Amino acid sequence: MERRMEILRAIVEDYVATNEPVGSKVLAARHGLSISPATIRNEMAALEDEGLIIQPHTSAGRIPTDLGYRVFVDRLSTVKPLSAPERRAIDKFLEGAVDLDDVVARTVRLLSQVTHQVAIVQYPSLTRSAVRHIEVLSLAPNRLMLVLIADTGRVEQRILELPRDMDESTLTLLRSKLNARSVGKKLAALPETLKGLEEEFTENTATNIRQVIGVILEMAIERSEERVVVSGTSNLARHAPDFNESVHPVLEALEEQVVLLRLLGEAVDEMKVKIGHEQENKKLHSTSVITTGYGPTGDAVATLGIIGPTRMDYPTSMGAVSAVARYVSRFLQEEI
Amino acid sequence: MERRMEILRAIVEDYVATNEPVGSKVLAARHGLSISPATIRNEMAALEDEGLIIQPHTSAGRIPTDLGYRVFVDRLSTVKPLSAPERRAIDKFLEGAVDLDDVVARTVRLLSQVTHQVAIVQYPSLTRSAVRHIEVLSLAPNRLMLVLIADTGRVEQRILELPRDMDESTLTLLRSKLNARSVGKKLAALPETLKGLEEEFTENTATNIRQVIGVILEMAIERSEERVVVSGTSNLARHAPDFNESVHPVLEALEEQVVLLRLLGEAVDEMKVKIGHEQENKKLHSTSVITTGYGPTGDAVATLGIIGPTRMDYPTSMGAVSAVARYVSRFLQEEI
DNA sequence: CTTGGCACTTGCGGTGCCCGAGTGCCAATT
DNA sequence: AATTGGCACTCGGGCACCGCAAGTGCCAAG
Repeated sequence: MERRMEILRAIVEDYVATNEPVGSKVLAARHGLSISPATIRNEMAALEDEGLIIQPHTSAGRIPTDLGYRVFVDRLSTVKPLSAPERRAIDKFLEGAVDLDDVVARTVRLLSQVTHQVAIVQYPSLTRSAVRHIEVLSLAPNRLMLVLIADTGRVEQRILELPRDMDESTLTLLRSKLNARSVGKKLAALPETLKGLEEEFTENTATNIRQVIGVILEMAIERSEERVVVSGTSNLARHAPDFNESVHPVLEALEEQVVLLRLLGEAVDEMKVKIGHEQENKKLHSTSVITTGYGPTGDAVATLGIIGPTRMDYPTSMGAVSAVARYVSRFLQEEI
Repeated sequence: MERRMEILRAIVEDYVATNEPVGSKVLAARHGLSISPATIRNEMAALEDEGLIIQPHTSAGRIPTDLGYRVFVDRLSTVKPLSAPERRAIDKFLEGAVDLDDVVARTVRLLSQVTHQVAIVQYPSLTRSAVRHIEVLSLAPNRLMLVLIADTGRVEQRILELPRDMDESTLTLLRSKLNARSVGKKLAALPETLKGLEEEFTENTATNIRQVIGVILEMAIERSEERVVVSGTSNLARHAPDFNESVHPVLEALEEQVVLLRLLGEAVDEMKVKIGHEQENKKLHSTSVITTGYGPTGDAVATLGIIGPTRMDYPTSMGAVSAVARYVSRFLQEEI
């Protein structure tokens, strides 16, 4: 049994490296298994019965199935740490980032370059952030600009028309009351936090205030999770032969925010790997996804990861994803 | 001569529609030219001498060269207006946009869907915008957040560490002085506008103020042009056979901000078309680019456009690009 | 100048063939 | 009982060949 798994590992590693179905002979030669091809053939037949490998056609070698990769990832491999120069490169790459947009943009680029795969990075979730400040600017007597700044560095702004004009003093009052109530509170709690605020104003202005509250809640809740950035799609083309048909469906899937968000899933700390058919989305059946959460505070407020062909170097890729997540988390903590 | 051009137009239109080299016979049949195949052959030979068409191989029909497309675009075609339902779709698509990010995101998506090509949209240039408001928030005694809001809707923010603590009253003063000086002024003029501002403060705070000014200028000038959004890359794969080799180099080029910015070029009002080898970038020699400026005020503050295979439907694509630019300009004017 | 006719070129799809890689099974060996 | 060498078998890929169809250029006649 032990030996059989050793053979599976050899098959996966060889196939990932060469992109050719691996036969019993090369397996015996290339890996230091002191065992004859015939024996390997027997074991391979068993592995095929277990559904871990298949032959694409009779006269070819074996390649791992999705299930084979699964076993490999779960039991046969260890996450490979990055090399020292790679780690230094990451540090340097993030170094000059000036704001959250910049951090996210650099991170996604970095991740795709390190892994040579398509990288996906989600902006820190708004609902998991807390309010750092709410600013209210008057553009015209009946036109306000609201700026919501979260402690994760995210900034959302919105313009709204007021039903009635608002004078400067009301504005000042509104601003201070808004901040007094909400700063430091979770955005998810804002509906609760701001409830009844309009009652602290005169009857006349209450409609205006309700309007303002409405827009703030919109900013905080409705659009909150939806920002995702992708980079390195050209890597898809480089691995093109790996995808059953063409890269088209994959590219298509990557353009839908909804798909991406589902792909990243809930932000959790530990690393997750989804292999081929384990994915719900049919367009992605020939791809694998590696994701992990990240966030400045230690617990995950967003997810990042990569997507590539199922035939990928899992140990290295997993190492890269986890390292980048760690670095960007630390960077967010220190800088933004 | 007139007739020869008519034949070129027929070749382009036919080839764009069918993606097959077009021969003299189908040309005589499909288009209402009351002229025999033999005559057409003579004219085609002439067109080939002029470098407007070529035969991929001896026993095949002719296809247009880059130069052929050029002549077609410049002299033989008229921009095709969108259909009424398409126009309505555009309106609807932009309808619910809540802020500039949203407008840009919707626009790029829209453009790629309408044209079935890769769409590229540049954010309104900061240096061509004017200041709407500068906000200064205190996060800690020695930590400020600066928010710069432009009249084109763009919002940039930056956090900075101060060399010394800054008290609340200085902050208020700074805020009002900053806005008094700069609101309504062009961002490009900010270095001039803010010059000597620090002298209006006590010696002690002058270093702080200088720091703040420095960061504002950074926001306004240094990173100012660089935001570009791309959508619809999956359309590349759909047209894959059109690209000489693979889509890889094109995808690669589309990932470099610098390349994209050069592609879009200076924001100018009229529409520009670059065909195949007219492009400097070698990776894009099998593509054509259609761009035009847009902006809320009537004159262009940014550029948008599409990129696709040289074998594209120029009249329709040009119509779509120009229409979308018009619509988004109007939308920006009204809403943001 | 236009047109029909005709000989010529050439890529493409289909066919048949061989070769090599790899297998499964069996009998012999340890 | 597990391992191994041997052997017959399968099958896909590459290659050469062939005929076809499309399309051309040129020429001579209208």
